[in-house]
Amino acid sequence: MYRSNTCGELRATNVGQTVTLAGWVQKVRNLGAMTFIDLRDRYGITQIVVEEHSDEATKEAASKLGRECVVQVVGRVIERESKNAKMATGDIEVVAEKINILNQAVIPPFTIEENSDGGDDLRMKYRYLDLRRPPLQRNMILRHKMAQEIRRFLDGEGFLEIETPYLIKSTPEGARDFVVPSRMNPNEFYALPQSPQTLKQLLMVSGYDRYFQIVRCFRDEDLRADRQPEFTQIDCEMSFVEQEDVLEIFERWARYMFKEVMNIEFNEPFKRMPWIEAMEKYGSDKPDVRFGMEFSDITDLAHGHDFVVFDSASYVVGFAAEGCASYTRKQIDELTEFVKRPQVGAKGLVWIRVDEAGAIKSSIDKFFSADDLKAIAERVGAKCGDMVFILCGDKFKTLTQLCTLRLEVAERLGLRDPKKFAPLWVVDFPMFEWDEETQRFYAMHHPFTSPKPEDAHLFDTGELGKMRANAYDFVCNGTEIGGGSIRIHDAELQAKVFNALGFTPEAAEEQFGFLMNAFKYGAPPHGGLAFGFDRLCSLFGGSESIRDYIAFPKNNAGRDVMLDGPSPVAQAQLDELFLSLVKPE
RNA sequence: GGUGUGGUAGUUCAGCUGGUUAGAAUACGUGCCUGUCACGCACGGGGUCGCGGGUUCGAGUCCCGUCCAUACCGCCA
Repeated sequence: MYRSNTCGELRATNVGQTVTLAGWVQKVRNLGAMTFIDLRDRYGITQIVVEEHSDEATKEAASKLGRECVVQVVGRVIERESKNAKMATGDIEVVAEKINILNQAVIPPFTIEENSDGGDDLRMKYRYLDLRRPPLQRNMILRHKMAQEIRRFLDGEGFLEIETPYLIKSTPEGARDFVVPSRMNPNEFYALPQSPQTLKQLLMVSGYDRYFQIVRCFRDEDLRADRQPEFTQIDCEMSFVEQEDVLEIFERWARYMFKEVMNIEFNEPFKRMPWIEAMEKYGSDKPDVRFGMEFSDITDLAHGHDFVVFDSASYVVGFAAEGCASYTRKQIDELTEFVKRPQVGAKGLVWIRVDEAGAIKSSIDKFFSADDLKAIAERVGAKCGDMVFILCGDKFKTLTQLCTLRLEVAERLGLRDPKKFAPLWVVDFPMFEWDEETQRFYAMHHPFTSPKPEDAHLFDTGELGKMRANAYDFVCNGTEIGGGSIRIHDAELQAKVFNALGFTPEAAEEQFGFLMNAFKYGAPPHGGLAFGFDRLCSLFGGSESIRDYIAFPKNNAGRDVMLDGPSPVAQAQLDELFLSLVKPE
């Protein structure tokens, strides 16, 4: 038996017991005649004490201990002379009677403590050491608990967890696929799934009317703090449902998760917001509604004042930054520079200050009378003490730019509180999105998404840009956590969508024939959604980066710096796969 | 593919307008210390200043290139 107890569980009630502990040496404090050892495992830290009258073998062993060596300690639990209220085990310590060094350790490259002194790169390279640290362990535990609760809830609702394959077929729509060469089928490739979308729809055809899977998905695109090339989805699909059924059950699920994991309850139903409203009020399809500062269209008030910047813009929009009237010239200049950065792309920033007394001052005083400015301030809902910020230009570009500014202002005002949660359903997404570069429509969600029946006539008029879909996103605190749609189960409608997307019937058959064919054998009406599990973890855990919730994540360049992958393979492996390499440019 | 930021001791960082032998903290090593828990005290070892080139009497510092990391834009049906 290596241990009788963990390093986190001994309390005053255990005083007098002889115990065996095993763990890693976090720190040794040698005071001369006596030595204190902090022994750590994933349950906590227990202080071991070696006293002057301890036997020589024990003292000898204690003198050899370095950080992170693995030891087993036999000893008696005693009450501490000086207690440590900061430690869970701070009332007791273990007087060592025997110290057995199970494994020595070289000096770690960074300290394995609550707050490490190591940088990101180094901690990634030694991820197995970083994972010893309590913050990472808490994250892994949170992820585990969430996975258990997801299964508990969905199981309770009659969902079946069914695994789908990882080696599937590549489809060019959407994100880039990771491809895997097939040895037994020379010159052919599997693709790793970007999501099990088509497979779960086939399961609906098979009659498994409530399916879910906590499943790894793969996309060969550039990374971000909240994007990894492999990531985990909570993938769900249901048959004989309408949008309302899906939203109802998964709103209940979300409430369950918030309650069980975070002990947070929401009294009101989650807000529902049509996509166009989200865009016009917040400039984003994933608005952060923890705070207000909603946008107002002031195009009509802005035009006709000989201010050429406004007059030449098709859209003028602003919002009232709460309590920002006291902003100095310097602060305004900073925000102006902020929106002018290439990542944001605005040409400039117009402001109207409404001071505490209600007096108005603006960067466009030359062109607008006090009454004109007051009308704008009123339109955007500015109160005394607020600052109105205005951008103009192409409608959706400008809204997106103003969204970035709104979030920046909120950040500065401390309104993006990670302890506060504002869940939201964004509904009525557009069906299609026009792409200037390729001069064609793309499916905003995916090509199996059904249009709203009342918009279906737009296929005939050709106004595809106006068509809305039975698609919905679950958004919380400005992050898209999940999304889904009611799918098409009718071959004729599906053909219309493929046609709208520029697929010839032959191309549609080639890529999605297996699905279309299956649908001929009795496809039930169905729909579903998928949540980003990593993002949900980081939302609950209060971190910006999903990497903190993935045991072995990839770095910014998609590399595993711990394993040093990807890497070249042996010529023999290439030969077996009938592959030859060309030098990259 | 693009923009910003960063790269100096094992680690986290400082190093000004270019100017002696490149510093601090921490970690590490040795010694002392009976109540520490960020233990303390003393001493010590530790550097290809990412890499390559240039300007200069002289470069950690300025310039060019490059590599790496990171945040974002493009991209992510």
